[in-house]
Amino acid sequence: MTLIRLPVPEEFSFDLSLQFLRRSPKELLHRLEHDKVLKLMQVEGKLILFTVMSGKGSLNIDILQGDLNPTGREIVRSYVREWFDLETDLRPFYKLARKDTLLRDLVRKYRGYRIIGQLDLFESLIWAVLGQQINLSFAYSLKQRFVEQFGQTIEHENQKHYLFPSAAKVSTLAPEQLLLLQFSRQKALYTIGIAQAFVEGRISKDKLSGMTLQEAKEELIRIKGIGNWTANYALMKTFRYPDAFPLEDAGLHNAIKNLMGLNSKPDVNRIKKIFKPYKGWEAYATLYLWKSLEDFISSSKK
DNA sequence: CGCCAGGTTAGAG
DNA sequence: CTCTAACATGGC
Repeated sequence: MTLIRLPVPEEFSFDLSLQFLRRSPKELLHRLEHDKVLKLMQVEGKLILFTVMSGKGSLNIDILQGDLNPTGREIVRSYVREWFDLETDLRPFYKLARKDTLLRDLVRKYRGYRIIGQLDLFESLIWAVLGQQINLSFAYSLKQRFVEQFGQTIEHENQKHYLFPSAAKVSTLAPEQLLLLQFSRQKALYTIGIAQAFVEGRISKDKLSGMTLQEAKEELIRIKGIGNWTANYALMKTFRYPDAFPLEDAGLHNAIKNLMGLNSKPDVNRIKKIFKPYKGWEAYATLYLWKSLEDFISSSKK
């Protein structure tokens, strides 16, 4: 049994992180148990199953299955640190938000909420494509079938744990195999095309790392199926650019509409104006605006 | 003939 | 450069 401790910043909420990870019961890429999360990942070619739970001023990682040498342990440690966004100092953002009526209450209510990463670029792009133009619930259904059908699995204590399907595997699929899962033809072609772009080395996380936001965005948008929204989403969740955010996102528009009591969705110029004070922190402003959607749904149901 | 969803593309104007 | 139809189906 291997235990790794990871110190956490003051402005960090493990509960809010778990809440996010609990968002859909159809999620197969991690499993939630009481107050901890189990995740399967590939480390130096080996499958490693670990848990993350909260400790005193730390996150504690426990390796449940798989052998790790010191290098491997370090890979898992930095993976979790990045996954839970422990590197970011949120204080400058909170300082800005306290001056803004739109976000003031939200950052107080959800203090310590951070961007849960999607560190695998391939996964991030495919997930964004699946979510294009459909409701989240259906997007999760598509993802569930996709992962069940094409992802690698292991069994641990009678439960299955899944890896996201590899680009190599997906690149060999015929569109019809995805149509069976209720992908639209368009989504099926995008999915396979993106996988082929990875296999052929036209795109990779390494290749984009170190680029400026603008450069990386342009690289991503070259790939069919990836537009501005998807590129920004990936740059936000995978590369953690704090200033990347999907300006045209429908959820974001609804959040602003609700919070400001507008009759219709805000236009692009209004959104740009709203984000102006958050230069360099747009991703976090977006995160908290998305979070506000839950409040609105639950209050409108009452 | 119900409208909108965490959009993107190709093609027209 | 901007605008629009087509895409496919679930959720409310």
